[in-house]
Formats: sequence, structure tokens, C-alpha cells
Amino acid sequence: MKRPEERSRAPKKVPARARQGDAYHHGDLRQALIEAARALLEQGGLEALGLRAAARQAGVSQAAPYHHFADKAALLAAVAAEGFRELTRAMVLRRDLETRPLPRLTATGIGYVAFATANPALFRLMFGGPGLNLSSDPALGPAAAAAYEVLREATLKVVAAAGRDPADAMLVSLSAWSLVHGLAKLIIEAEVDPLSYGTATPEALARLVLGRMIL
Amino acid sequence: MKRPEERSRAPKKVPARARQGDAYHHGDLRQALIEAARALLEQGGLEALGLRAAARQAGVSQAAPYHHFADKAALLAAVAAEGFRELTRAMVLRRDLETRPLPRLTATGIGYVAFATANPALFRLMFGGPGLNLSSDPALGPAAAAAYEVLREATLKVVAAAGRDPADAMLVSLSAWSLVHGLAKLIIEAEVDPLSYGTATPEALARLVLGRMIL
DNA sequence: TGTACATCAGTGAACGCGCGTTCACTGATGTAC
DNA sequence: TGTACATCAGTGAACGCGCGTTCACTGATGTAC
Repeated sequence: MKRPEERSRAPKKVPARARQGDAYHHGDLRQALIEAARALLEQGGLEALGLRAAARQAGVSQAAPYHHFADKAALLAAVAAEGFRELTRAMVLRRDLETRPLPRLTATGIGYVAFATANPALFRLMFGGPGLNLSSDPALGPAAAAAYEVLREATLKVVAAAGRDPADAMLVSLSAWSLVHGLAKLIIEAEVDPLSYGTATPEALARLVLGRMIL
Repeated sequence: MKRPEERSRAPKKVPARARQGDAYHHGDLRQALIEAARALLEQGGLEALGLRAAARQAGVSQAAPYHHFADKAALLAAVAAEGFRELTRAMVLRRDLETRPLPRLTATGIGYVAFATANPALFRLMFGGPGLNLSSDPALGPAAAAAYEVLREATLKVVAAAGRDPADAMLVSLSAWSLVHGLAKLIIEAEVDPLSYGTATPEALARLVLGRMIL
């Protein structure tokens, strides 16, 4: 039941047969299950994601996952944690293309919306997955916090550069987060169609909305 | 399989026994099922809501709902439609306490967040319920549109009063919607705790965030 | 006003399904000697 | 280098569960005469 990392923090020893793909011992079933879960999410949405389905997708018996995850919630949490890490990456990537504080903030926000709309089911899981709680996976809380931190930091710099009261920064951050989160959700749930705003992609619509953002 | 409204649009004839509560013919099982569904949502969240569970909650056999709803999605859609009507009412109620355009807009937004956080599971169902599509219930689309219309109209008036370009209004509306929707969702999913912002209730936090809203 | 009858809204049993989880097991792996 | 053994990561069968949905049915209701 112990997870691999707990057994060997040293360089990962991948069994020889694992590399051949037809191994009885899989090699890294934990990661394979997470990837299988991602595939299920993309194909069938949140409802299609279960322990048995993930095992099936990974080509393994239904009991196998229990050697890597305590229960279903633990798998969901691991997937969500990976999602938050990717969200962080998506924001940082775009942010770093800019140099001035305000463009950096809007780029971060665009990254947020772009990631969410490109991975709708995963995004749904990350925010409000069934039975998901922050203690299901020790990496989940920190991963989520790290994502928000990117947004928070970008807002802070804008507030500072504008010479505004730093005490406002917390609320400004929350507003920015709310704005991009709401826009992403509305697009995902098909309440808002970018085409209705003359934009071809969610990203373009985000650019438009965030472009008018003022402190 | 026909719904009651289709049979008699004339004054509702409630069978005598229905009023006694122990009727074999229920009287208005359709509405009772919707209310049962609401109760399930409050108690156990979206996952607890099913056709069998609703029937159980309403004290009726599991097959009975099929005389009033084509399938599970139809029940969910009916519940969601009711939710949108209540959301509309919540916004209008607060809006009408104000007279000037900007306070009317922020009051509308506060109503949005207050309703959402007071009915988290219902709100989740309304935006992204499993298998929910706008055609599941003919009343769903219009009910959702009516809710947004309240927000849209309030924004329009603010844009006009401020002498801003009316062409902007559409984007301003979308921004406002995104802002309140995002804030509501973040509070519901426990990503944001009003207490961390020195506010006791979601409503107070919404007041704070919307207070700094500028066009 | 009374009666025969069609219609309707319930019942209860049953179908098949996929799920999460547990269990005893066994084949593969790595290690101590 | 070879062998015995402990450990580990799989397997496959089984458990019980609740679900959505269908079916033939029956009791209650309203209506035409």
C-alpha cells in the first residue's frame, strides 16, 4: 500500500521488463493510472472517471489501483494536483512573454482561461470534484496554492507599480481571480460562446475581457 | 406521460383526496418531486440526486416519477429551471432597493452571489449538472436567459449613465457576470473563505469586491 | 342522481449495469548469503 | 556466481450496492349517458 516514493527516494529503479510494455509488474502504474484518468476525463467527462474505468483504460485488473491509491478520492486528488501544476505552468508560460506589470497580469489571466477551456473536465474536477478534499492527497493543497500564488504575485506588482494602496492588493487579487475563473467556467459550461463576442477562441475572448480590466 | 399543464390549462383541479395527504393519486407529484430533489441537493449534494432517491424522498414508488418526467435529465432540468427563476428573484429583490444605476448593478451582483452561496448544490446543478442540456426542459433555456437579462440590463444602464460607448456594454456585462460567477464559485468550492477577508458572510465579501468595481 | 366505462397515476417486481472495495492467490523482482 | 527467500505488484472472483428504466398490474378518478 505504500507509494513508490516512500520506498525509494533514490534514483528511480525501473525494472527491466517495465520498459518492454508487456510487464507483469508495470513499472509505473501510478503514473499510468493518472494518465488513464486524464484520457477518461477528456473522452467522457467527470462522470466517466472511476477506479475501475481507469484500471481498464490502463490495461490492468480492477484491483491493481489499490496498490497505488487508497481509494477513489485519492486518484481524483492526484489527477487534480497534476491539473493545478499544469495550470501554473500555463500561466507562467504566458506571463514570462511580457515584461511590464500590467501585461504580465493579463497574460497570466489569459493563461488561466486558456488552460481551463482547453481542459474542461479536468478543470471541473479541480474545482469541485465529487468527494475531493484537500487531504485526499498531500500534494493537492500546495499545488492549488501555488497556482493562485502566480495570480496573486502578478496582481501585487501591478498594484505596486500603479502606486495604489498595497492594502487593496488582497481584494484586487481576489477580483482578478474571480474574473478569470468566472469567465472560464461560463465558457466551459456553454453559457457563453466566444463567437457571440466576435472572437474565435476562448483565449481571444479572455484577451478582450481582461483588456478592459482596470484596477 | 403527458404533463398536467398540457391536459388542463384551465384552473387546476386538485382531486379532493390529494389535499388529505394520503392520496393514492398524489395531486401534484411533479412539484413534489422537484421539492424532494431540492431537499436531496441540500442534504447530500449533486451526487445524492437521482430519480429513485427523489421518489423515495417524496414517499412514492420508484416508477412513479416516469409519469411526470421522461427521464432523469428531465427532472434535473426542471429543478435547474426553478433555480434560475429563484436566482432572478434574488437579484431583482435587492436591485429594487436601490435607485441609482451603479448601486442597482452592485446590488444585483450581490444578489447573485448571495443566492449561489446559499444554495451551493443547486447552483452547481444549474451550471454544469451531469447530462443537463438546455433541451431537457423547455423552460430551462428561457429561465437561464431571464436571469442573465437582469444582470445585462443593470449593466446597460450604468454604461449609459456614465456616458460610455454603448458598444462596450456587451463586454461590460460579460465582465460583471464573470466576476460575480467566479466569486460565487470560488466561495462555494471553498477556494475562498470570506473570513480571510475580514467578512463574516459571502454577501459581505461580494459587497467588498463589487464595491471596487469600475466600468 | 346513478351507473358503466375509459383514462390516468400510482404500485411492486424485475432487468441489467457499473461501481467501489475486499480477498486469497501467484508470478516477478530484488537481495542476503 | 548461484540459490533461497522475502517482498511486492499484479490477478480474478466475489461482495453488496444503488442506480435508471421497463413492465404488467390495479386502484382511483372523472365523464358520458
